[in-house]
Amino acid sequence: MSDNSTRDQIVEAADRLFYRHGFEYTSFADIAAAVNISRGNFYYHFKSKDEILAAVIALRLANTRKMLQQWETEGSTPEQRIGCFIRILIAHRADIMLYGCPVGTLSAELAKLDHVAKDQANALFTLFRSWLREQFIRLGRAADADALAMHLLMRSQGIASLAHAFHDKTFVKREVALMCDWLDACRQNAVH
Amino acid sequence: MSDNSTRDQIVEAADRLFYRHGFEYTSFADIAAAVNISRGNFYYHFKSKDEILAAVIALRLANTRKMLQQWETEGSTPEQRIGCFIRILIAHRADIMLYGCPVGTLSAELAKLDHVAKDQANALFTLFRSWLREQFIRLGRAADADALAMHLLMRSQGIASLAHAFHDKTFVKREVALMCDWLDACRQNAVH
DNA sequence: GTCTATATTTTGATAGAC
DNA sequence: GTCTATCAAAATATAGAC
Repeated sequence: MSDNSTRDQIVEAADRLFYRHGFEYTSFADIAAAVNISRGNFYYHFKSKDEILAAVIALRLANTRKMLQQWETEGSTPEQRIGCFIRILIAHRADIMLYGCPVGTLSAELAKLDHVAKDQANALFTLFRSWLREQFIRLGRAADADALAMHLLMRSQGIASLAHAFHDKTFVKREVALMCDWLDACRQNAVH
Repeated sequence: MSDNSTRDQIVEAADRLFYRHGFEYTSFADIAAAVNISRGNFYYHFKSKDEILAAVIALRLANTRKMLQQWETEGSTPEQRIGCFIRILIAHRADIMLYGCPVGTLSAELAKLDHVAKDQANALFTLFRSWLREQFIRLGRAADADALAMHLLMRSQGIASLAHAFHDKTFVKREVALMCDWLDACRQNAVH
């Protein structure tokens, strides 16, 4: 998925630029300049801007699936695995304060553009949602697992949104601690 | 602030279009078409796109201040006034599911564009934050009033973000109910 | 105040040489 | 596979008539 072919370099540069500056604002010239190729060469690899967006989303989906699989092996209990999800807010806090959540900001932008790829972008949300739901089922909260998954997603989106607006590291740490408390209360209410 | 002058019609149309389709994607032609004036006439009222963005943000700030003042008279207790804030998610849920939160989506977009008006857009967030903080102080939670205000803002942003992505009315209602429960617990822990 | 016409730049996209 | 040259359309913005 990420050798050094020109095509992959384009996708990775577009991924970074779409995250940092948004899809609409990023031009072919910007991407071409980042990869150090001509705009003409660009069209050998991708026929349109929509095509490269599709490739970027596919890359993000693949990377997310890989990350979720890694969390499955990292954590031996559901709460440990959910803890991995919560901690990405800490691990990526520098980027989140600068550019927001890559999932949420792309989803919001494509929805406003009414872009054909908006459902693909939302599939990223669904990936996390399904994975979290599965963890809550294993935690003994089968009855409301999806609601709990959505609650956790909601909090991570809210934290990313305000961290982006206010650039407040302390706020992120405090809210992450509250999420951990909430998860702990979830576990204690579980049906075993 | 909103008579029927052409200038005000432009600002109101731009406000609506920036919310629905984003600032970057909305062109002068779009705004001019919405108001039924020529693009040339447009420049009599505003010298640049940045100037109309500033006017739109100023309008939103003024409208928000008015709304907050109205909540002050509507609710006789701090929890009732905070309840007004929570209920905007219900009152505006149709628009939120289609276009997201007008504060959060504009703030995120301008931050990505690194636009000169991004601080002005964030002032909208600060307006809510300061008002909510004041309510929590009056509720007897002076020690952590700002943290509670940020927590409430965080949840409303998260709810709007996922409501926008999943278009789920039930989710919004459920999370609003949870916010009300949380507020109730806040009140019971208050120092009177 | 509003219009038409136009300038300028940038965008996404193509053609064809190497 | 990569380049240069170029196109057509759309964007912001200006000039000047009415």
